Amino acid sequence: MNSLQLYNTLTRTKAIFEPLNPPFVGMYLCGPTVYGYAHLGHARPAISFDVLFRYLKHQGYQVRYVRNITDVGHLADEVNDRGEDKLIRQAKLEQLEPMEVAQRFTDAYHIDMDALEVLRPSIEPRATGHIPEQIRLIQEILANGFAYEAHGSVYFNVRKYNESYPYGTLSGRKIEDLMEGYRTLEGQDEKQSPLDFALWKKATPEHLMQWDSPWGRGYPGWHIECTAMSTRYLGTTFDIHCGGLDLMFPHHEAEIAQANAAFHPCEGTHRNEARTWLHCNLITINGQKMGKSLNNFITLQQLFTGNHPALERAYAPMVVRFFILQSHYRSTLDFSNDALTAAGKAYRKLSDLLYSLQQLVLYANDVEDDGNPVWEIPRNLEKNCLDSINDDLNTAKVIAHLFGVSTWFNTLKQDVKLLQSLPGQVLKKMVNVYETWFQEILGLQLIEPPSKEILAGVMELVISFRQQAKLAKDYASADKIREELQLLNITLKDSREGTYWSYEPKQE
RNA sequence: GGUGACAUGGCCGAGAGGCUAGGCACGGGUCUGCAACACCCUUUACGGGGGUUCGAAUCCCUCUGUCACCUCCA
Repeated sequence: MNSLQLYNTLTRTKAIFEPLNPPFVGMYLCGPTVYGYAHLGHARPAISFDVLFRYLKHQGYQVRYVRNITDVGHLADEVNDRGEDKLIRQAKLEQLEPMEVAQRFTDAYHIDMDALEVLRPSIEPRATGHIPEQIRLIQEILANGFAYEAHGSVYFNVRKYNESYPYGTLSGRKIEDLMEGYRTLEGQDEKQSPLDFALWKKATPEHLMQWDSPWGRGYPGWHIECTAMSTRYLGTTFDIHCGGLDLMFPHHEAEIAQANAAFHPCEGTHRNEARTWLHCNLITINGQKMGKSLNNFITLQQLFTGNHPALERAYAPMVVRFFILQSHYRSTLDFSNDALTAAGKAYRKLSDLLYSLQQLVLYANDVEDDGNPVWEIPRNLEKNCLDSINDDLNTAKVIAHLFGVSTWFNTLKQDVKLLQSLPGQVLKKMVNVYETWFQEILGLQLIEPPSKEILAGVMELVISFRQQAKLAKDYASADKIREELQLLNITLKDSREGTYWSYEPKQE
């Protein structure tokens, strides 16, 4: 497979990816609503589409990757809760400004994503920073006749829209089917139809976040922000829109409707906002979706620290990343301690493999391609990885290919003669291919070198061995330890209370 | 009720008409002062029942089970 194929939710088929304006690629991912800490579920789209971002860049595209921050909360519970905003609810609970809540969880999100080696997007727009854009978009939709105003709120007219464009193409829904589901609901007096959704909501005086608009003071609806921000930075039709499966309906469906109604009102053919729509599946826990509303989620911080009753131990961020990449993004992925532990061991194996390769290549000879069939190994690895990622981002298969060379290499490592007989450039090629796929594209990093805590533990151990030598009157060994450490700029200081150590780099 | 998925060996998970995916775990062995690592061997699966085919885990029908969406959710 020579070129990237992606499964487009719109067409339900895989198709070769062709950018609208090569070498430029625009991609958008619906980012987090920042009213709580990110959980394992948030990691999935961030990581899956991070790999896409990395791969597109690797292929030489100039990618503008927009991932928004939703800091005007969506409505918490429209029917029962008088439409209280999630962020506002959280702010009231904690006696904070809504923006304080948003800031705190945005920062936390960044910390978690950085730990997972998720690259920062090209643009990370905030919904509250794009209120004028959202208002303008609503005005367009109103002017084109696809929305109506009611008591200071504005609603999208789904039935009207459906006369010009098929509504529900992304999620495979028909308006009649949807109506059946709504029959039981009541209230919603302002809406002409229960299918309609708010573009702008009138704010009550107590509402903490509100803005002036042509329709009075209020706040934007639940779907308009993404249409406003994606089209602002990527154009009215762009390449790739991604998100979690649970956003497909109604969020993405609404986005498409809004974009068509605002930008392509007379065309009859709908542009769908983005040409390719990608959806990653959900992470389940005991076969059930992990979600805030179900209250069965595990935050990333809990995962990293092991501080959760469902966790048998802590899992490093790279283990979490590896765990997610070991399945295909469109499959459900079931969380369990066993699965995470297995992923951790597998990740360590690959990490060790790359580390040894990097060490060994330092001693490689300069023999170039000499027709030795061993050259096929790195070449095949590269080709296989490429074929797999091109097949709708099959990272699971890429990982399998990386494992494919482990036996060959580990055997080689233990056989000096065989190693010396090898053209050295093969190893260099191997390192190059491995680094490209493991680090650059999958975004997996090597297991971290020893930290400060480890050094402290090791020093304690060394000092205790020296103490034993002194007690045994083996002063030669004791002095040797002190002298050798001094060569590493570590000074041992004996005192009545015990031995201390300090590190002082020598001034050259 | 409507819509859409999915069921793969002890576990996790790719694959999608013929060719061992892979990882983890288990058992046996080599190496090793012990351990770890590594290597070798072993274990061969596609929910049930029909059908299409020379051949099906892969296509079709059917049954069973699980899940998701239809309301905020990554």
